[in-house]
Amino acid sequence: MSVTGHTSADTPADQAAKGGKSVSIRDVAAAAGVSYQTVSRVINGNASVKEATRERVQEAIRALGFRPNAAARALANRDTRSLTVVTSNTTLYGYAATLQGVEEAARAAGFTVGISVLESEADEHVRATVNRAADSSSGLVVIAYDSAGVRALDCVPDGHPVSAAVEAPAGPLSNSLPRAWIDDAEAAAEATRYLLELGHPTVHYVALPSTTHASRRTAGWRAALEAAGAPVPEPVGAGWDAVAGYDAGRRLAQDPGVTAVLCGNDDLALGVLRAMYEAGRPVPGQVSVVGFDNAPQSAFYTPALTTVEMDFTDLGRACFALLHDVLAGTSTAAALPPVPRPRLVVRESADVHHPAPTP
Amino acid sequence: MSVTGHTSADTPADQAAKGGKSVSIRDVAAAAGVSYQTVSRVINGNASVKEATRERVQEAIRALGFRPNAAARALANRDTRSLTVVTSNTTLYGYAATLQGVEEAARAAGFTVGISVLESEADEHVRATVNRAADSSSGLVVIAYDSAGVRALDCVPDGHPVSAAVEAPAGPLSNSLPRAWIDDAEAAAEATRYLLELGHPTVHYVALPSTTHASRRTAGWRAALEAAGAPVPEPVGAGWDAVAGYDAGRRLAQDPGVTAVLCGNDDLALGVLRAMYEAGRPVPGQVSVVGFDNAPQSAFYTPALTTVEMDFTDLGRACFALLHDVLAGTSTAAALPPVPRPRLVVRESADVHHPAPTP
DNA sequence: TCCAGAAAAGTGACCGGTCACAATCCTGCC
DNA sequence: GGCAGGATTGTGACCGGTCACTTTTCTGGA
Repeated sequence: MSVTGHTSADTPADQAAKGGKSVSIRDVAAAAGVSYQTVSRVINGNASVKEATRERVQEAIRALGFRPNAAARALANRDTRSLTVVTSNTTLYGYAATLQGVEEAARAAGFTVGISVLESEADEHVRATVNRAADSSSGLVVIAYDSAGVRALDCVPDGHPVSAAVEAPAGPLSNSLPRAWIDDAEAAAEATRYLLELGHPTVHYVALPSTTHASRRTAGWRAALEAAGAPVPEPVGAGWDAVAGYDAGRRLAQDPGVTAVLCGNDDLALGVLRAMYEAGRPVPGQVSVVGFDNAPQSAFYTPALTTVEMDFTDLGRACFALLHDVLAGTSTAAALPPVPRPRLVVRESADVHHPAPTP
Repeated sequence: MSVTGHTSADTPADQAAKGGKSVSIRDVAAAAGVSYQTVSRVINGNASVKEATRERVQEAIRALGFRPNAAARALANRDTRSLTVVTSNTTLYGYAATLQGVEEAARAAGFTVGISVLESEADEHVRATVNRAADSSSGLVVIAYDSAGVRALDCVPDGHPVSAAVEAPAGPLSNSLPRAWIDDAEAAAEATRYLLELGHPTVHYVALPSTTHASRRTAGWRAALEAAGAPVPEPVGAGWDAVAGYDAGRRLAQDPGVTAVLCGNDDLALGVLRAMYEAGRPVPGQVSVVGFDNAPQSAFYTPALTTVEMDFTDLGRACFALLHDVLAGTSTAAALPPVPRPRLVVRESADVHHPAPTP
């Protein structure tokens, strides 16, 4: 890794640019021969200003390189038009996509977006992070797919504007903050039924660390199994990434009764795929695997992953809309945005059940 | 996707919390029976305040639930202690990891970090995005791996504090802004030599859309080939994701002379892997593939991907350090941070060359 | 030509902190 | 007891915008 910096020759210029007094509306006003209030009117484009005056002011603005000071504006307005997203690991697909959605919607609405990542779920750390985030923006969007996020939600100062992306509607949330989630129970059930219809006696589940003990996904899987009268195996607890999936997969691979596996996300599924491969249990020949999320890579795995498509980006947009409502004071439970249901996308990793060869 | 909001019963409380005047240091001062300046001293912990007084003030702060107003502070200080990261698609591993690094370092230094994503490289859009980012924070970190980013770098208002993560030191950057990059030329060369030593007559290259026409990666690959006296095939232009890799891979698969492929990143490599698989050209049996970046998933592909490990997080940290120096006015080219060189991690996707069976 | 009323432009105060400097309170020592 | 000098604390102005309200300038109709 390499680095270049300014040459020392640049420094004076920098100093000038930094230390040199920045131009304010008063400076512009003087240059244009009007009052500062008129300049304010021009840059906000709202009040009535004579065309000739407006042009004169705009000319001055251009000449002086004036840029309105956001802090001053925020102070006077008592509003920053900014939000910060509180999240853990943005390197995971679901998180990154949600963030992307929030950012997109926020930017469109003229909001500035900050990001604040939770590095652990240690109480003090979470509290400090949330407090700083709350102070530096007018609203919070918490991505609470994991327990660090849920804890963060609990730390939000009372009454502070916030919305959250959560795993499931019911949960350990002490308060009834506005929140959005993707109802994937039905999709999980659909995936499970799909596997069952392929002839598998039952479907094993590699679960994400749940924040709720009542994950919609898990519930859908269980319900489908029960409805079909199939045995309900204990879900295999795992983490978030391929490493965790691999570990779970190795355990599952040892049980010859395992022929179908539903995974909490695509990374987990990738790990399972690999573990099965190493254990000499071909997918989908001997074991079928279905993922969750439809990450961009999963169509290219070998076998291509059958998975459930989730629109995290849209979820992010919804979270912004929710926060925006709170900020505007128009927050109501009544206004439900469109509900894009997740759907199963069938590829190669799941196939009809082939009874294990009896040796 | 589902959404809940506040019940209407909550609304009054909200209004109160929002409309109700927020407590200022003057309020705290009155409650504690001291002057506002003393309160300021207490919350900044710097000046000399008698212990008894400090406690009285802190008690008042707690009682009133005082939280310092960031905007006011920024206005008075002429400094926000905030930066915003300008980047495109944060869903890609390299970008997300870099962002994570910047955020981590920034948070540690008490900086607030914003994010602003470039949705296209349309000039007007880029300019608007950069300007807004520049106005809302005291410094910019531009991730300029792609042309949208490079363009953004060119739009940064003159003299505005900025640092950048770039693809290569030399480039179309018109100005000499402080920037950091991972010197992967040697790593690319190492990977190429590795493939050559495996007996492959040459190594094909699936390139990232380069911002510079002089990507270090490409240069390293070419140099290694030339040094070995191997033919230098035309790099296959591609995009950033697995889809692009897949397209490139299909073209490559048709040429029986292709036995070794180096890819600009792991997603590209995944696409190539898949294309080769579909074309009936087993990897690594018939074709060897090496990726770049060592994304967390690549160890779990089948075959596990041999790739070059890049420490993007550290690069992000370096970018922050650079910006921090600029902000502090201590920016010099002299201060080079430690240089963690990328290294080749050998897994399964590359193997000794097996001459094509002569049919 | 004059005046009402709308349009345009200006004034003062304030948002919630910080700085520079002044004022007051101690303490030890002559 | 009085005083120098450091430790504490208070005062006024200001950062760069915005709001509410006042003043000045236009406009058209009587």
